[in-house]
Amino acid sequence: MGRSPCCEKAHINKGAWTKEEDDRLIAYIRAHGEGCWRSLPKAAGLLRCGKSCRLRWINYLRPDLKRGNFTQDEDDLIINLHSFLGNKWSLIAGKLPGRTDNEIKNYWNTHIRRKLLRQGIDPATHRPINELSKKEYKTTIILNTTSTSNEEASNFDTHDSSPDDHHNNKEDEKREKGSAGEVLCPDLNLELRICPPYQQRQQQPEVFKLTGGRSLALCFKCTLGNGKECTCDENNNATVYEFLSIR
DNA sequence: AATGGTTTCAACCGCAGCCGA
DNA sequence: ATCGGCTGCGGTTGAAACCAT
Repeated sequence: MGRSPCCEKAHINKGAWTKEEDDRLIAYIRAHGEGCWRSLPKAAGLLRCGKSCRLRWINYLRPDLKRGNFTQDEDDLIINLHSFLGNKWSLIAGKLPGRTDNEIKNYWNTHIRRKLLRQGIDPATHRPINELSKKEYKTTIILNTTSTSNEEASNFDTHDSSPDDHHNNKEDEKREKGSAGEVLCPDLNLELRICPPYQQRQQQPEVFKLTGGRSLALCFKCTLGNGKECTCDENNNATVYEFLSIR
C-alpha cells in the first residue's frame, strides 16, 4: 500500500507566497506557536500544504533570522564545518545563529564552491585540486571471498570521493571496467565499519580559527548537532567514549 | 533598448527517521 | 514486529534578477 500524500494536492496553492499568506501564517504562529504543520494550513485558513508552511516559516518568516550578506567569519566557519560534516546543512546551520540550512546550502552552491575552486581547492574534499589530479584515482573493492579481513583492509584504498563525484558516474563506470570492458565487480560485498576517528587530536575540541583572531571550539564527541560549544570533561573522556551519540 | 545567457534563491519533491498505535 | 502518520533533511527546479553583448 502506498503512502498517503502529505497533503491533499487539490485546491492547494503553489509557488511564491503572497503578502497576505505570509501575514496569515505569521499571525497564526504568533497566536498558537509552531508545530502540527499538517493541520496548520486549515486552521490558519491557508490553501497551502503543511510542508510548504513549515518551509516558509523556517526559511523566511521566522523573526530570529539574520538577513543580508554572510560575513567573512561565517564564510570561514561554513568552510571549516563543511570539511568535517559534508553536506549536513542542518548541522552547519545549527552553528550559525540566524541562518537556515536552505540559505547556507544556496550560499555554498553559489558562492563558496566557486570561491574554493578559484583558489584551486576542491570544494568536496577541501584539498588542493592539483594534489588530487596527481594522485592516482584508485578505488579497489576486494571481492575475493577467500581473502582475510586484514588483506581486505590493506587493499581497501579509499579515494577522495564525495557526493559531488556522483555526476562523474560514467567516468566511474569506465574505471570500474577492465581494459577489455568487462565488469570487475559482479557481486559487491561492501563491509561497512563504524569506528571512532583514530587521530588523538579528535579527543580535544576542534578549534576553528576565524578571521579577526576569534576562535570557536567545537568537539565532535559532545557537540555534533546540538549547537553548543565543547563541554567535554577530561576525566569523563578517559572512561566513556562517546561519538555520534554512540557509547 | 533589445536580446540572450548566467546567476541567485525561494520553493518544491522525494525520501528517511522517529514515534505512537 | 509492523504499519501509518508526521516531521525534517538534502537535492533539485524554475522564475526572477542580473549581466554582457
